[in-house]
Amino acid sequence: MNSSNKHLPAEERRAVTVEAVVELAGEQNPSEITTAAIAKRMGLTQGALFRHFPNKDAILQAVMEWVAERLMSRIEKAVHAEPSPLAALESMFMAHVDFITEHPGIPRMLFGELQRSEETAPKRMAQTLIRRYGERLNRLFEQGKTCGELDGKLDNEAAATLFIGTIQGLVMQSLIAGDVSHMRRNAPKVFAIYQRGIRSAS
Amino acid sequence: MNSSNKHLPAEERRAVTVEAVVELAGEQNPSEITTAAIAKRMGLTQGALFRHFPNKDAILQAVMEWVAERLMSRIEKAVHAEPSPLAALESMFMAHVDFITEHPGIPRMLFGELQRSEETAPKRMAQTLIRRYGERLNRLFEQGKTCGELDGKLDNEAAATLFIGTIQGLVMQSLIAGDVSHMRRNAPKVFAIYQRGIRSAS
DNA sequence: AAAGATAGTAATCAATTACTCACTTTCATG
DNA sequence: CATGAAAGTGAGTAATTGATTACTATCTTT
Repeated sequence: MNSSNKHLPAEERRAVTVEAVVELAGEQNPSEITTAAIAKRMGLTQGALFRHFPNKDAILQAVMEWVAERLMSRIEKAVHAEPSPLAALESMFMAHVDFITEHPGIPRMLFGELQRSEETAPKRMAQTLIRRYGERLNRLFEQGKTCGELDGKLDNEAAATLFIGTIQGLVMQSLIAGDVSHMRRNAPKVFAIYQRGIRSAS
Repeated sequence: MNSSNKHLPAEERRAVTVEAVVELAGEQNPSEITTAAIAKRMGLTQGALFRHFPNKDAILQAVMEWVAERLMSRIEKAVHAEPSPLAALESMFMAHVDFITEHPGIPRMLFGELQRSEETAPKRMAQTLIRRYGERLNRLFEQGKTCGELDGKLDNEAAATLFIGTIQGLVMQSLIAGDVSHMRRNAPKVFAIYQRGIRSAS
């Protein structure tokens, strides 16, 4: 029932391609993913990829769009289910960690794209994703301040940087441990410290 | 007076090579640094590099060793100059940020090495560096607890993960902003939140 | 079922990569 | 100053990369 079909309509084939790249990124260095490797994973010839994408960067761009959509919608859902801003922040954090646990290659690809010196389309996608993420955090911070849950003197930008860095730190630890579940186990403890840093002095 | 000399003894040539790579990593994607680019930066032919290093990975390993030595010695110096564990943590943090500001390519190379799937020599160097870094943090955490500056119930591993992640978050922000000085400006604000998260309730 | 449109194959391309080597230049030392 | 070792040159290699193309297979529509 899966992608075992030989002929697929263009749109489906593009979707399958994106999933293949996300899978591969979880298993190997994202910057070493070749078009040949992608095609092999899909049971396709390398040349066939270029029927559906004009070049390799277009594939990576599609992946980044996929990530932006899925991650932001998950986060929005997590935030929406919580009553208070602080609870929403924790829910958002754990939703992000869950997302990464399911797709360990995502944060590596993101960081890799950000590092590229040329201004490529996938790099721009990565940048805007993180900007949108930061703006969402800002709104929660403001809400938290007005309802008194968060420290009124909290620097929003610094708090956002630390929020994202917290996740990045967990990713690094799991890279060193070579174990993805390491991240989910430690996430609550790490967030507890972060929370202590931003909430109002009770 | 500098590396403008044509003929250099092997040891010096190796040192110059490492510095060239560190420079290049600050200007472009570290995973795209070629041996040709390194040689060009040094005003040397590509073949000459392989007189001093058996292969490319040996060059990268030498770079990681350079990083480990310089970073750890700087941090040790920063810690030593401070009276209390909490002040030492802040000094260590700022020393690390200064180091990265001077060599923006370092954190990118480190993260890039950690991502490699094969167990290469430079990857192992990166792993042990971060482990040593974590152990140093642990000692400071323990000291902080016994002298009452830090929360007695603080989870050391989580606090170390967050410390490293905090720096990684700053690196990401500076990558997006495309501006290294961004990091140094925001570092104190971000550390203030972190400090609030780990210190004992006064 | 015929025919046009869509999707995939397999071979090939030029460019780039890390690495090698026969030869030349430079330097230090007796 | 001569000489041998060390350091650098420059032209190579084989392998890999993203991309192209002539051709074939499959699907859809009338």
